[in-house]
Amino acid sequence: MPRRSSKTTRDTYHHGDLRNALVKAAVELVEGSSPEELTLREVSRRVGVNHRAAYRHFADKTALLAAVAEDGYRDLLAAMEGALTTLPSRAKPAERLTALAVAYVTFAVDQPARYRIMFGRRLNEDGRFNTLEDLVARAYGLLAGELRAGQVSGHFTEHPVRELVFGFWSLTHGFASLAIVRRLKVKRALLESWSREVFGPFISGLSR
Amino acid sequence: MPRRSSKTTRDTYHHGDLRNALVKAAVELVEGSSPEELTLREVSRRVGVNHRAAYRHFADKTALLAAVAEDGYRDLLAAMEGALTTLPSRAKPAERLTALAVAYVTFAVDQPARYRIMFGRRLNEDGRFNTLEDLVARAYGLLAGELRAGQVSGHFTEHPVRELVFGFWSLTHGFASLAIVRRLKVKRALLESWSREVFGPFISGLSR
DNA sequence: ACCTGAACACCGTTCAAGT
DNA sequence: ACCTGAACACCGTTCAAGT
Repeated sequence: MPRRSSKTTRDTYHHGDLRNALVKAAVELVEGSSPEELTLREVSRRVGVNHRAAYRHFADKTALLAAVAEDGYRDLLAAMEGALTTLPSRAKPAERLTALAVAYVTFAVDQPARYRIMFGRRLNEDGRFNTLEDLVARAYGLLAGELRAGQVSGHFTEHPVRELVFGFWSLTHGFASLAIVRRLKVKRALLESWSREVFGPFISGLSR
Repeated sequence: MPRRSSKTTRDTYHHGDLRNALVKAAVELVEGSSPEELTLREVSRRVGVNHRAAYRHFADKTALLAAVAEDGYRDLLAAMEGALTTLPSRAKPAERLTALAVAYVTFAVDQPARYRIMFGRRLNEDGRFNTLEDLVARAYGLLAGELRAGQVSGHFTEHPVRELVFGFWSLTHGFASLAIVRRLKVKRALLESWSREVFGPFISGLSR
């Protein structure tokens, strides 16, 4: 017999989809504040469950962080792919790369706490959470493909693609994380135009 | 009358230089592990003092972190200045910039925990710790001076210096922090040669 | 002036028990 | 199978007291 709980949407003794509910609550909690505020106990409280119940789905706090990060990588990847699809088909390689860079930093600046969880700490030190690595590999592949295409069409320099990806990623990640900690003081409304300006000279270093 | 303590170098009831001792212990603690392991209580324990004594010198934990960060900014600045002085006087602007970039990422990779404290979180949110900002401003000035000099001598493009500094800093900070969390898997022995390769095409984007 | 000790409200994590 | 409650060893921070 289902019974009503006053605090949550839970109708039964068993939650049903506790894992997803916890991740969702964690993301909401963290975006309302900061990664430091994310605790297993607070997340459980929000879902309306004893904090011990979370251990059914996450071996420890790091596992919850990894789940939040995974969720973030998925969204970041979608944002990057989305940025490419809205471009006119005759967009040059440098324009496509710039669009990717802008999508990247926009994602990061709009969800700074999530971004910090994704990149602030080594989460997969002991090799659990391999879906995390798969998603990163997909993002890497996306960038590598763009750079390779630019080389094939004769627009980009013949440097090893791996190094170009590293440089491009360093540039966007650096900009994003410096903006998040406000070492780079970028007004949100100017983020797109300004990041274009900043990336411009560096990306043009890839052209020949 | 001074009395001997078995656990520390302390000879008197009053420590003498507790503040510095705490910062030093914090730096050692953190480099032996990670920023997460840094607690006010553990640092106090290492210095041989009640954890409450630390509050005489630091209003809260963030103040201790800020002191560690400040110490780090000083060393980073020294490393960057040092890198320039060892260059031959006829080194071109791009070479000088590359030397700065290499010194920067070397510092970060060699003391990852300290670097994470310096750049992982907003420490000066409420405007205490303004020496922190002064040190950052000095590093900024160093970079801006180099870039401006390169423009004056006709080596670098005429982009606004501010944007060039942002791009350069994004590149080095991005590389450093991705290397620290092992998203970029750089072997320490190859750090210098590899970072040169990665930065090369991007820095050449500044030349004309 | 500087340091200590007890207390409070939090953590993450473990163990034994409930439904 | 899944969830709870009490307990443990930690935190940061506050208050009242010691030297």
